[in-house]
Amino acid sequence: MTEENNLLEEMLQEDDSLTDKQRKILVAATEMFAEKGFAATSTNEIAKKAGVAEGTIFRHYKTKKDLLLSIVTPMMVKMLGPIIIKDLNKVLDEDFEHFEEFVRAMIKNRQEFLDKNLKVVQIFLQEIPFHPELREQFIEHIGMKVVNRFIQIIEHYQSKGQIVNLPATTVLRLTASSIMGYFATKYIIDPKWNDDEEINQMIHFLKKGLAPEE
Amino acid sequence: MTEENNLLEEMLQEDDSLTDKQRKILVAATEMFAEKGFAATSTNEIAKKAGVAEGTIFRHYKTKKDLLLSIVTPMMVKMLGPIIIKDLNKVLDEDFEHFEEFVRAMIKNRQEFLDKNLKVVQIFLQEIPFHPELREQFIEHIGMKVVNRFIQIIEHYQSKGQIVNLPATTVLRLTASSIMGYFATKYIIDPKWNDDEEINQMIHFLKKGLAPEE
Amino acid sequence: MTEENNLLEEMLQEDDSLTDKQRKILVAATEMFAEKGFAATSTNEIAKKAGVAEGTIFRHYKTKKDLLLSIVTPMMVKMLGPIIIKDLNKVLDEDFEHFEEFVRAMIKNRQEFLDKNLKVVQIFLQEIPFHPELREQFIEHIGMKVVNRFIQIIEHYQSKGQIVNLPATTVLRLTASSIMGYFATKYIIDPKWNDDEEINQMIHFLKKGLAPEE
Amino acid sequence: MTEENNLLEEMLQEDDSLTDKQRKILVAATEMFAEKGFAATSTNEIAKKAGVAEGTIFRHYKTKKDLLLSIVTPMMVKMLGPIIIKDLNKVLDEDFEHFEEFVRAMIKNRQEFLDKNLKVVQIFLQEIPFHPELREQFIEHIGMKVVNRFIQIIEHYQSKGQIVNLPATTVLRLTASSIMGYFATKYIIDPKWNDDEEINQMIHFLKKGLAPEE
DNA sequence: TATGAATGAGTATTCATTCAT
DNA sequence: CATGAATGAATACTCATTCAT
Repeated sequence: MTEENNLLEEMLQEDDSLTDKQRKILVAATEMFAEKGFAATSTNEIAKKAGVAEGTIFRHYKTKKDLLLSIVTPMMVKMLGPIIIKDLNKVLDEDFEHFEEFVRAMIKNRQEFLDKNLKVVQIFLQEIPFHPELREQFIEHIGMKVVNRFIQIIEHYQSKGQIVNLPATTVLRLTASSIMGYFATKYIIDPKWNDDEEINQMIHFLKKGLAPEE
Repeated sequence: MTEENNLLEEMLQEDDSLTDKQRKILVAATEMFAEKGFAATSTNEIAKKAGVAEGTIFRHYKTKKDLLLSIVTPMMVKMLGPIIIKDLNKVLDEDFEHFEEFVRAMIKNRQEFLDKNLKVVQIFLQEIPFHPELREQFIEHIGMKVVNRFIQIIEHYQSKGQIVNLPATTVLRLTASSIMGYFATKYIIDPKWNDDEEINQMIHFLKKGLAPEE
Repeated sequence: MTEENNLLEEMLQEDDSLTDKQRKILVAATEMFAEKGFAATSTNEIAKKAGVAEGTIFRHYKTKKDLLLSIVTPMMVKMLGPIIIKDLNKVLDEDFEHFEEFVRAMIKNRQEFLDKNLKVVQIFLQEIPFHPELREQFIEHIGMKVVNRFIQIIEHYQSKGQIVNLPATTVLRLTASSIMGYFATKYIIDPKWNDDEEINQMIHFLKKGLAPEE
Repeated sequence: MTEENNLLEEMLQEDDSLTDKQRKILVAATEMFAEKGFAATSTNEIAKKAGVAEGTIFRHYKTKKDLLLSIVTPMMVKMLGPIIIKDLNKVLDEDFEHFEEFVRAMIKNRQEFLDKNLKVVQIFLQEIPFHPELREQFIEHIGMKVVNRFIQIIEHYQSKGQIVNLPATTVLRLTASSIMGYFATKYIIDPKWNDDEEINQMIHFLKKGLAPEE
């Protein structure tokens, strides 16, 4: 577990304003929320697992929901950087001459992200149906911005004649579905399974499916 | 709401062993579980919404979880019929000469299923991470059987030279990802939105992406 | 179990006003009350064990406590007969010339009674601390009458110079303690254990302990 | 009530780890369990009587049964000391030259114990039929050890030729029955009644009844 | 900062009892 | 006579949160 949540760990170590107990609380809560869900996890359990008094949790997080947000929000903020700034610039700087290469890079990048943050992503996906704040936060921090960047990128490759001239949102959806479908299968069946051949076939499939019409 | 859960309604009306109160309980519980999640819904709320004494719930369903399963299990059982028996036979009877037509039929069929059972499907997806029984039930009732039928169908079209000769599971994954990606976008953005053009593009994309290699 | 509660069985068969279901209820209730206690036994359990609808219990017994009394009261009534009428007369008719013989007969008689009615006696002893009615019933039906008869008997043997001239209540207490202590040990350790030698020693002990002072 | 449960009071005051509220809970529970029985006493009632929130009970005692054991177990542990260590040594140190004196001391000692712990003893006797744990605890803490000590003592007096050469267990049973029969009568009729004459007669009866055969 | 005792509202579940069929 | 669905009060127990230390 420790090796997985590197981003959480990172956040915990970087942030000097956090007490030791606070760190323990966040780690314990992440583990439990991922496993049993937010509603089914009691603050008592978290306190026990963190080796901390129950009151200590509420000294740092006004409510249980606060604790949830303290875990999930930083993840969303940190998701932005890599995607938007680094990757987009790379593309525009012609690091990726072909759409194909860009897709491959995206897969690798998201793969790494998932490997490091599986639990927090899991919590996010499990809880989003029940917490409007999460949805709003997601839309605010990620939603539009990211979609817009991707659209720019797709239009970039379309203008180079590398991919079909469908609406960029459609292309985005088709591409994202394939990638996320791959991740879903992978993490449901076996998170450690890593089939390069499968990725190659997916990219080939996307390339063919999205090839410009003659 | 009433118009949506036709399968549930059907089940409620067909089953003579159900009391009137029991029907009301199932309807109320479905609504609440979908909205707030299983763990965050109290039996008290359900009883109130159903216009029933709290004790009445427990006369019919030994535990709250029992109630959940009574809602979700029939859905899974009833999902089998349409998919496996009808559709498979149609394919083999050459009702669908081309893979393309089969995919289109599948989309329509699942679309109708979703339209009718949105809430129960929603409950199922939301709760599956927290209830191993649900997963097991799903695997037992649907999992392997359905996958195997689809593989047969895919191999059928492969042998006719209509689609590329990748492993059938890979083809299945790519196709399913696209379709589910479409549904996901649709139901997140607006369940009533129905873009035939979008579907056409998806099918075209699949056709191109899965075309046999020359 | 059936062989034990002969008195209950007898009552069940003799009483024509009882329905079959009623008989089943009484048997089931006796079993459960003896095992788990009155307060910890639910009418639901009794109904299930009796193979009867829960409502049926309340058709015959207005309340759960009514059911308890229906089991315990007849036992008390039937306890009277043997002790008072038969045994007392036997003594006065000089059937038992010596106190010793009378004690031996009493032990045998109570032994048989216990063997036949263990469960109902058990219920009675377990519940008497919590139900004033039981106590009152006991005092009314048994208490004074029985004590008085025994006192007469004791005075009879005292007047014959067979036993010491202590107050009759004291003699009664000492004798009864020994007998009940024997039964208690026996039923706690092993109800089937039957040690004639032990009984002989007890009677010898009583004889010596209660011998007239020289 | 306060004056009676001295052993409980003692325990409550000695144990610094107990909260004030905890003490109140134990006192209230003891009172109610003795009066109405364990199963018929609700935690709600206990909380009210103790002037405490219901939740407070469960912070200290995981279950209602836990609370019962917390009351009864210390009594059993504390019963050991007086009986085994003190009394046995006294006998062997010839403090009691005659069996008669030993019996008299035992009666006095148990009398005091009962006077101080009537309620807890009452709870114990009332609940033992329904809680196997109580029985096991009793056997483990008291049962064999105490019986064995008594047997040693009895054999000690037998070897001095003071009492009859019956099996020690038989002598023990006869003696204990008489003493317990006395206590039972006393506490049923009037716990404050204290008849020295009655005790004298009982001891005399035991002496005669257990005198060595000539 | 951290504790952990205390709380009262809330939880799922059980109960004895009623009543229409 | 018998049923079993229905009830609402009660049950043991849990919860997130507060607060004095």
